[in-house]
Order: sequence, then structure tokens, then C-alpha cells
Amino acid sequence: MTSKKNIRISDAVIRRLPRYRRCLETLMREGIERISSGELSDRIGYTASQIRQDLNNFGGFGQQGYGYNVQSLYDRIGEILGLDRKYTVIIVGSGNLGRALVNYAKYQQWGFYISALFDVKENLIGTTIRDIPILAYETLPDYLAEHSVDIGVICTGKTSAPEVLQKLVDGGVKGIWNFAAADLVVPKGVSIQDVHLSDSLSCLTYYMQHPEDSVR
Amino acid sequence: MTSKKNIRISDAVIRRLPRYRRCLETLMREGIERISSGELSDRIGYTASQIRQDLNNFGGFGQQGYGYNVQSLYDRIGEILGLDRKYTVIIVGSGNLGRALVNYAKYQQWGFYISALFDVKENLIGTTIRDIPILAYETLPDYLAEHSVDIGVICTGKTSAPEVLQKLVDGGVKGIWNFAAADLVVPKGVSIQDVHLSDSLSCLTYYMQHPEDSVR
DNA sequence: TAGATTGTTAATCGATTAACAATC
DNA sequence: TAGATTGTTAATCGATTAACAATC
Repeated sequence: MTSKKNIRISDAVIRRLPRYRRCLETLMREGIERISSGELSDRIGYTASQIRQDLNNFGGFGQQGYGYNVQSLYDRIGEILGLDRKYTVIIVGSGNLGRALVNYAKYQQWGFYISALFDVKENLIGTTIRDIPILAYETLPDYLAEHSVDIGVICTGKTSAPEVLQKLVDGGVKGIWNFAAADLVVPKGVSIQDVHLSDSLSCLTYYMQHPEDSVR
Repeated sequence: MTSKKNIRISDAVIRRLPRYRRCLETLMREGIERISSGELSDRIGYTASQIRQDLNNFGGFGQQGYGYNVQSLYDRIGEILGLDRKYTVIIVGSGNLGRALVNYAKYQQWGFYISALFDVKENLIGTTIRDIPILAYETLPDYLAEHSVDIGVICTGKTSAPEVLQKLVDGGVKGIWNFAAADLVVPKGVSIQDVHLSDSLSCLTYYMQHPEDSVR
């Protein structure tokens, strides 16, 4: 699924796609087969106009006079997001967060296969979590040379994050999911998404002091 | 710290504040005492103009011909974000994610005190993690009646999330940090920040398919 | 003082919303 | 066909960038 014209899709649009998909999933579970941009707007809070604009970035998924077919739109958005394929994932850093991600079994169902964790802690190396081995961090380059890895998850502290990133990129990993509170720069062709938990918490405390600034 | 005029600060500005703060922290560690918007721009990637605009939403923190004092700007941003006070936190759901948050000891240093976890699983109730008790979920309303809690963290599945939210709100909790993949609606006066991990991962896979759409 | 750099206004750019013709 | 609703163009709104006078 490529964009209609060769126009860059803005990040704002992309961030709304998972939300649409989630809403469509709910509709499917409710047994609703079709939906208009207006009804979707009532459920999701974006204007009908915005919904149509967003979707039309990727093609005409609707039908005049009818609306959108829920199942089909759900599938198309999944394709656009790249969720119609499988991904091999490794996690660097087997602290609590890394473990939480491994244990969150849903990722497996969604097509994300965690093949290994990496850590420097001697006592962890050689053990497994949910049958996934914890390997020595120093063997990461070798591992990447031998295995094709799509996504590398950085669950280390921020100090080691840049070095970990470098090793992942050198090893040909094209997607980085970063949980370290570091501002990493990736080369062209490599994508990164940051999950800065502390930033999110700071925004929460901001809005707690200034509830009048909340959008709604 | 309130905004200069009675103008609503946009969410985009607020989301940049933690980033500024992080950069200033680095500068402090490097022993740098003052910085101009131009130098900050080089480090952080936002334009100097944007940096000045952002900061001026909250007051004139700089000095013409000099720039900004690093320590003082760091402190002011901390105040704006509400990080100059303490928060009592409870976590609902003691699964892996809940545990990861408890174990992430830094939060304690930053002034977030986790006073209890809540869960429905009989075998967990009565145990502790890092001396923090896991209490029965059914006792949550009573707990909230007896203790003042600032922030409630939702680490349950998405099905129970709305009910948990309701209990927290009824109990007077004013800040919600939501990790459930649910689109929750909070009443006026209550703030919420969502950490939709799967949305973030979906955006990553999107950009992996469409690297040309990446900003940079 | 002269130079530097802010604070702030004005210009531009991009994203959202409105409107409506196309069409199922 | 008539009614509904999309796809798309045009208008509006807001956020970012540029410019520069104020001032340390």
C-alpha cells in the first residue's frame, strides 16, 4: 500500500491510524459491517472531514452513499501500517522493562517474534525468559551477522543507548524501538520510535497543574 | 509558574518541554552555564526561533546579549512541568508492566511515590514488590477514601480500563497514566496521558515500510 | 559603547475544517 | 431515481519560521 500521489504523509496522520484501527476492531466485535465518516467521528472524536482526508491520503476506501466497509477498512489500515507481515525482534537490556515486553505475549500474536534478549549481566546470560534466550551483549554483532533482525528494542539506560543503537544499525536492523531517555539520531533508511515514559509522565504533571490547557 | 497571558499553551509546546529539560540536564553535567537559543538549536534540532517562542510562552527566561542560564532554565522548566513537588501514585494491575514501573526506582528519586498496587489475583494480594503492598482491587474505593492519591496508573487490560478509570476518578484521583490500549474519556479537572505501546510499534512498522515519510 | 542575543511582531507554511460536486 | 455519503477543492485556523527592534 503506497500513498496515492507522491506526497509525504504527515506524522499527525500516521499517529491517528492505529486509533482508527482500534475503533474499527471494536466495531467488528460489535458486528457492525459498515460505517460513515460521520458515525466514526461520533465515536472517535475527530471530525468527519478529517477522517475522510486522512483516509484519502492512501486511496479511496469508501463508497459514496454507503460509507466504509468496516472489515475492509480495518484490513487496509493494517496493511498501511505494515501489520500484515511478520517481524523478528530482539531486545537489548533484560531489565524489568525488557522482561515486561517479552512477557506481553500479545506481541507474538500480532506477528512480532522476539528471538533473543541481550544483556551484560553475567548471571543472566544463558538463562531464558519464556524460552527466549538471554545472550551476552558482546555477541550482539555476531548474532546480527547470522540472523536477520527487523526490529531492535533498546531497553538499556540512556548512557549505553547510543552505543547499542550503533551496533544495531551496523548489524542491519532497520527499525528501532527506543525506551531509553536518550535523543538518538538514526541514519537514513533506519526508522526509530521513542517511548519516553518520563516525558509522558512530565506532560501528565504539567496538565495536572494546568488543567485549563487540556484539549477536549 | 503560570502562562504569561491567558493564552492556552498548545500540546506541541508542552511535549517539547521535557526534551528541553533533558538537553539542559546534559549541559549541566558538561559544566556549561549559559546557552543561547542558537546553540540549543544545534543540539536539539528545533529552530532557535521556535525555542524562543516556546520559552516565551511562560515568561522571559533569557537575557539579551547573554542567552539563557542553564541551571535556572532547567529549574524553571521543572517548575512549569510540575516536577518541583511530590506525587503519590498507585498502580492498578500488577502484571509485568506494573511491576516494571515499580522496579524502575528512578521514579522515587523524581518525587513519585508509589504507595500501593492493586490486583484481582488472589495469590498476589498480600504480597509486596519492593516493600510496596499489592492490595485487593475491590478495596480500591476504600483505599482512595482514606489516602490522598495524586496519580493512578492503569496497567490492566483494555476491557477493565474504563471501570478502573471510573473508580479512580470517583476516588478523587486527578491524574491518570494509562497503559491500557483503550481510548478513555476523563471528566473536566482530571488529566490523562496515554502510553499506547502498540500504537508506537505500529508507527514504527509504518515508517519501516515508508522511510521516505520520516521527518528528518 | 559595540556586539550579541533575546522577546515579539509579522510572514509563511502546513494542518484542519468547511463546502460541494461526483457518484454510488 | 432520490438520498446519502464520499472524494476533493477551497477556506480557515494554528503553528512554525523569519525578521528586527529592544536591551543586556
